[in-house]
Amino acid sequence: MATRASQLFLPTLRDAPADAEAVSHRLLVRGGFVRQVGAGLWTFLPLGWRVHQRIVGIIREEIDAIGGQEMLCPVLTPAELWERSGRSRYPEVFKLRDRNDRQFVLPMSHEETFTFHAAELQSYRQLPQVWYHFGTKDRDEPRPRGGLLRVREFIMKDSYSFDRDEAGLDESFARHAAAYRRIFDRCGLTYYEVEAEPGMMGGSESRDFLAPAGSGENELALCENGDFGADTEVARAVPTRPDFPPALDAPEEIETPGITTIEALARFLGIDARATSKAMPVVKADGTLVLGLVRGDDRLHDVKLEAALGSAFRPAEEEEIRRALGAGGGSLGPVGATVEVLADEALREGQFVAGANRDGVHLRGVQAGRDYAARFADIRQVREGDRCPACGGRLSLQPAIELGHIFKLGTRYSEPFGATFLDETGIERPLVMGCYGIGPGRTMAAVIEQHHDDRGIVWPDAVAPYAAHVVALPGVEEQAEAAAQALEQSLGRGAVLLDDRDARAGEKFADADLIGCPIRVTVGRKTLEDGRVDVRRRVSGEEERLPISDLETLR
RNA sequence: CGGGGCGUAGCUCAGCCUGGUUAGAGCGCCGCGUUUGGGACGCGGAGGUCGCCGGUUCGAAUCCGGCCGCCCCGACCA
Repeated sequence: MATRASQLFLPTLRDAPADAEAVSHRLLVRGGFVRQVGAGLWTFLPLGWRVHQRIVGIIREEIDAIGGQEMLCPVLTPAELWERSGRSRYPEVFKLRDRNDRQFVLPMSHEETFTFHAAELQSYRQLPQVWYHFGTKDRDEPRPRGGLLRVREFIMKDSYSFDRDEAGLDESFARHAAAYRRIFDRCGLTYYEVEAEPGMMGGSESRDFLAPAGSGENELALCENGDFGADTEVARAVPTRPDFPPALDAPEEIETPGITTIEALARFLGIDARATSKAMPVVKADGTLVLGLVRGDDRLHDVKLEAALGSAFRPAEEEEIRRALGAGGGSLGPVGATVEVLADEALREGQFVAGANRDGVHLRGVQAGRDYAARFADIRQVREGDRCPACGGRLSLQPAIELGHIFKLGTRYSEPFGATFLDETGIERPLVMGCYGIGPGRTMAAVIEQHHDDRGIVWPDAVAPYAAHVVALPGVEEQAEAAAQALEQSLGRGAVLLDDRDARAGEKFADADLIGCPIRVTVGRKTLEDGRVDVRRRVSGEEERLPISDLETLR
């Protein structure tokens, strides 16, 4: 039986809430799919929940297909489990106590709980295992935003693989990656699978699935030739080559009074800013000062620098800088520095202008290796116009949504939880784990970001709330009913929304466009003159007039 | 957590600066009528602790203080 719009809780809005910025946020609210309860807290209304469930269905099929076993872990979790993993100290973990003052957490993902259960695995004969659930996650996000894009509570499909060794993990990881590709393909998404930053999950390798979208929070570097895509937090790119001035046999001092910026320096010397270097003194968590060095036109990338330092850091203060290097910001350089120099790869080759560690003096012709010793690492921010490391093509940057993230955890959790098994030689070994997450709600938002026009959402067939939307114009109730029934035969039970509301045609059309079901069928006096109805495709706008009986076999 | 902005009807907003009838508009909602293929029109109507608490004042949506909530940017972040 078709769903009747007259009885459906489907509060569509003519105006979007004033504070909604992201396209998906605006359309989800306007289309009556979701409503906000608090910052980062959303209720899925009937239509929104249908879409969510369709995405859940796709994920379930694909994870089942790689041998996943669905189960369900509780949300409320004894804090003790999180003490064991050490994650209870993360600030985004919600913590609470019961009446007896026992401590609990609301998990942001379920590694601890799944690993707790994995302790019951005993033999290599049982491996590998892939377990998953659609679990509610809570995160004390510093800043929820963009409707469903970043929220404080959401449902996530998280799966966990348990293998006997690294080779097994590689296999489980690869199978998940393949399943993820099928899932996002089926959802009609354009996405890139890229190396990623493991973040707070811990573990070695991790891969992100990023969907380019106007409202994304990640930044994707893409090659014009389509052979490279990476998150700029880890992307390695080839910077454009500087125009170097003639090489010198040794560094040469130049007076640069009052010049402390790269722009001023390049202008003063009449050289390419790319042929200069700039030094950023930072202090590691243990108090050591390190001189970060990047090319003059580049910017230091925090995440990369932190990874290269192997420690958190803060910018050094003026006083610390003077004490360590003998000059102020703007005149710093690697030559003669007594602290560790961490230089960007771009500075390996060539001669650059650098600060002389004396106020108002620079050195030209400074060459790594010859004039100073440095440790090299990729610590620069990727920029628009950089060259592709694979083919040399031009890179562009665009915002993207993180759809899913998969990690090789190794024994990060199995060891503290004593989740071990016996191998065939009777030796006890820790399980080698992987974890894999997808947020259906965020995926839903990403689909809208990629599939909409100025009238509303254009759902891909696989995730549309209804396959067909029947617009019943006044005076043709019976025929509209017949059309809806015929459509259910071809499109499936429950796949039809029948707009039987007492509303004007324009209003119904506008709502149909907003809600975005793939097929709209209009039944009205005009079409029925010869016993037919109008069938219109949301994507293309193509319309054809067909007899109601033809609807029974509609694609 | 830092910066900025906002909080008045279901939604979008005016009124606040310069305190003073009964707090307004458009959309939406209810009733009646005319309409009826791209958000109609007329008439009638319902709907408000002006975010909360306190202060100033004869009098506060309006001025002052505190708190709460929400949005955006940054920090942070699957």
